[in-house]
Amino acid sequence: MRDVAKLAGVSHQTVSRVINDHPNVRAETRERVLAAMRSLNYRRNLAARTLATRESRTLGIIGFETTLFGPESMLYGIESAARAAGYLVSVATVRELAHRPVLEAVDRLAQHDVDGIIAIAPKPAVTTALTHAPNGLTCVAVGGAGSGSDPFPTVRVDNAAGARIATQHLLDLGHTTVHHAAGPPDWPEAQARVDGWRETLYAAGAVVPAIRPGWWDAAAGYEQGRRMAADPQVTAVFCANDRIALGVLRALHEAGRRVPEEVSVVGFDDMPDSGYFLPPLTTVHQDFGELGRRALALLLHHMARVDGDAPPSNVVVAPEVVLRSSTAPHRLFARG
Amino acid sequence: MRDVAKLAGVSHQTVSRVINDHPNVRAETRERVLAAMRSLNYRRNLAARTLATRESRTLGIIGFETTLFGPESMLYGIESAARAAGYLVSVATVRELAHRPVLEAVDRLAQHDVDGIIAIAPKPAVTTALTHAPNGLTCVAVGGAGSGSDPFPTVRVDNAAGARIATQHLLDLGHTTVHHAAGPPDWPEAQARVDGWRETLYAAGAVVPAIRPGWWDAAAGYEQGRRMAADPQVTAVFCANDRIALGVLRALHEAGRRVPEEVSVVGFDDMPDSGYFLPPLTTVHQDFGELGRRALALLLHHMARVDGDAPPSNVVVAPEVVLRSSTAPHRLFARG
DNA sequence: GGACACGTTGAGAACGGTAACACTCACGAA
DNA sequence: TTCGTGAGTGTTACCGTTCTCAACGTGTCC
Repeated sequence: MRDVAKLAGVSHQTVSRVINDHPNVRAETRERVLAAMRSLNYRRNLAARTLATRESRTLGIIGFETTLFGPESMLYGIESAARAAGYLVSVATVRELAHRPVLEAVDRLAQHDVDGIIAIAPKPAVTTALTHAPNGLTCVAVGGAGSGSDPFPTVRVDNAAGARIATQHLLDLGHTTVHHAAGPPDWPEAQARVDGWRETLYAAGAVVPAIRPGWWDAAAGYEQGRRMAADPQVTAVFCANDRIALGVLRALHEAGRRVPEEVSVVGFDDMPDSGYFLPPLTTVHQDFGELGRRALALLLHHMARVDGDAPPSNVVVAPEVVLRSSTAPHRLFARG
Repeated sequence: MRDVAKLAGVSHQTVSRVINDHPNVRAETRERVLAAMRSLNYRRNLAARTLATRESRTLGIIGFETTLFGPESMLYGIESAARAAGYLVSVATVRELAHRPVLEAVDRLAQHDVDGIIAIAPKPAVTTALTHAPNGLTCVAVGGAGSGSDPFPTVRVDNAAGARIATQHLLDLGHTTVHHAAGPPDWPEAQARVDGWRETLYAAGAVVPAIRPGWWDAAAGYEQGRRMAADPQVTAVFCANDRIALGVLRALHEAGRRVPEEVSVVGFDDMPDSGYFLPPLTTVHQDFGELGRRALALLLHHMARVDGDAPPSNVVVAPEVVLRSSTAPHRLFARG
């Protein structure tokens, strides 16, 4: 910077003003400085800037160290939006969604002077840990069920609504009731899907079958699918996500129960290849990229208003059902 | 830091020495400083340190803004290894694997003073762009085919070997030849798989069927699968990845060609749920987590030896075939 | 014509560390 | 005794920005 100042025949302060678009610089001077910057290929040193301003133009993301589809796709949404806003994104992953690892992740990010944090927070342990973030560090949580009483801004998909439309879709096809291949019971998102499913059955006066929770993967879905395949009463299954649905489809196939002729199956997520399952999966679409962008927008918004204690806003994104070939009218219904 | 020094009754320099584990500090003094640090809850300011040392303890990753399975899983491997080594990881994604976007990504990371870069570089454009990285910025490329003449260290899976074992596996089952559902032609990894497949057929004296390249997803696989399903000569298909295999499986199923009884199918990647396809997919396993860890180790290694111009090492990881239910002996072979 | 506001610029002090060097002191060898 | 040596510590400069404040025109108003 000193060299630029010398070449342009001004003080380093004036150079700084040009860099930061200060209004009070004569057009001609600005031009001279810009020319000098170009000719010296000058690049402002961010570390020095951070030291002086306590602002690093870096954002932190706390992620979960597992290849779940959602979290991964969000990263891109967040990163490209952050780039557009002039921020770099740093990632800290936790091996386990517990209090202590999350605190450590926050700490790691804070040490590197991030200006704000987006935490992928599918479980409450993450949110509570975030409460202990250093003062002045803005946090946004994305995911989870959203109790409405969260201490900070939140972005999430309306899981219950997604479950409702999925279940209702199956009821509308004439199925007397809908079984549910549930996700892990200690994940609020899984619980919200259970709730939406159950509500819809209640409202329709349908029997509510028992659920046996599992994990988010195809192996768990396969287990559940085997049980369901053995029960001839089962004609419609709503799965907590697409991977579970994949396992359910395999189990049904192995048991000789045809989808969708005998059993209808609906998933959740709409992963890129769900349209190529056997049969192509009807599912509830979540726009994770959009979720990431919204989370970033919310974070920047809250970072900006340092003055007022604006109430933590909560953004809820509505999912929608994608119709493919894994659902069909109930056989009795069709006949009758 | 000044406060700590005052409280401990030493100079700030001594505090600095304690932080950096300098040997020449009396044990008692060190203890006093540590106590002061604890009582003041002191945290060293990384921006200041970066400014003084030009070392940020941050690593950059250049990724591809698309939900391809491999790149995503690597991120976790890299991040957790980086954490163990005391580094934070920053991510810069590119929308397109072209020269310019990659240069911009490098630039963004350089501006934030990263100490080194791992680039997920499946296409040569990335590697060549990396050549223009600022001097002194160590880069490691992971992925691609590895020409052996790369200007910097490289980590990759031996794609040709993977293709060979997959193809050989099918030949060993008695198939007279093996068809290939290829990936994008301008991706060296896809090309290496083509090469491995072709070599193996040559060596066995088998006919080499024509290939029609596509993209990496199930939709492309479905297209290719439809063509193959229509050709009764096709009894064995080696797919460039699991997602393509998923599309091929669907196409074969729709055409009424049973897998594996009539047609055998092999994938590549071994995604988490490939074992739950219909039928469970025999595939070539790539350990992406390991790949990420290796890339990081290589990067740190090259960052350390600033002195000598060590030749760029190239790490090649061997893939292995995972046998499941999508392959079976050729029907004629079995009969005869 | 002098007081005053305002646009423009510069000098110097932060910001919080590390690097280089000087200094003190105890110890052992010449 | 005298000097060199090395461990332990303090002093000062420096990393590259931004911030604060003062200074300098220049035009405007009374």
